[in-house]
Amino acid sequence: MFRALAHPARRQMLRTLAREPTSISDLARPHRMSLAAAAKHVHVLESAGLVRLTLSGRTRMCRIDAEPLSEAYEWIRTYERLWSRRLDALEALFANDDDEEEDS
Amino acid sequence: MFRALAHPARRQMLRTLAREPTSISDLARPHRMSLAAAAKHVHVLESAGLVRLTLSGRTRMCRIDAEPLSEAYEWIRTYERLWSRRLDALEALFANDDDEEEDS
DNA sequence: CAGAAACTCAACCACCCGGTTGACCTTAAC
DNA sequence: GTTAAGGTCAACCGGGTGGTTGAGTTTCTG
Repeated sequence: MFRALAHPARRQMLRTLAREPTSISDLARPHRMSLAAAAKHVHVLESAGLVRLTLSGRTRMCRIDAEPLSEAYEWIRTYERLWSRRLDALEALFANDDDEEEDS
Repeated sequence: MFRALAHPARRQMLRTLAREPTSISDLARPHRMSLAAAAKHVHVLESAGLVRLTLSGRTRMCRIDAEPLSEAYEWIRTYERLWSRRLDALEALFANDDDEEEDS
């Protein structure tokens, strides 16, 4: 999950996809890389569950599925309290478990 | 930033540090890795600005500085609407704006 | 039908990442 | 004053990542 977000190109693709579904080649165009490279990025996003691919003719349509981000969102939100409301955070963090992840 | 969060060991260290400042060897202890390896993780967190190190005697005290997470937090938050809308019953009410699903 | 577009797939490559070990230094403890 | 603890540092290593190219397949377009 966090790994899928680590690469700037992937984040930019998600930004594009947040606006509208886009084909792989359209996602690739703004980046200075081969189509094959961009396709790899898309498939990384796909296997992170962030993007859903549907085949229509010769083009793969990508649409975002941001739901898996909620995990990361909640994780980070816990620590936001740490700096915005330092005291509240302490109780919250003791209750929090995030140790069952296999992602990297 | 996202990269620093990508490794589970690093996230667990942050969880520990959220409770209280901790030395590098205490951070290392729960993990099955050498001290040198754990120290590397700590320094990754440090150079991401998430951890501040202070030398006291022979031990390095690590304390969390969660503020840099706000960047990641804000980034993810922009996508919150995408998934929270899916989870809500509100989705039906907004069904007319930009996206319409062409049944895969 | 010919040719281009949109991909996939496999091979290859350079670099980074996460880990190790061993030598070393400084500080604490007895 | 030894010895142990806490770390650093450099060297090394295997596997993953991010990129390339080239060839092949399928589908669209003129």
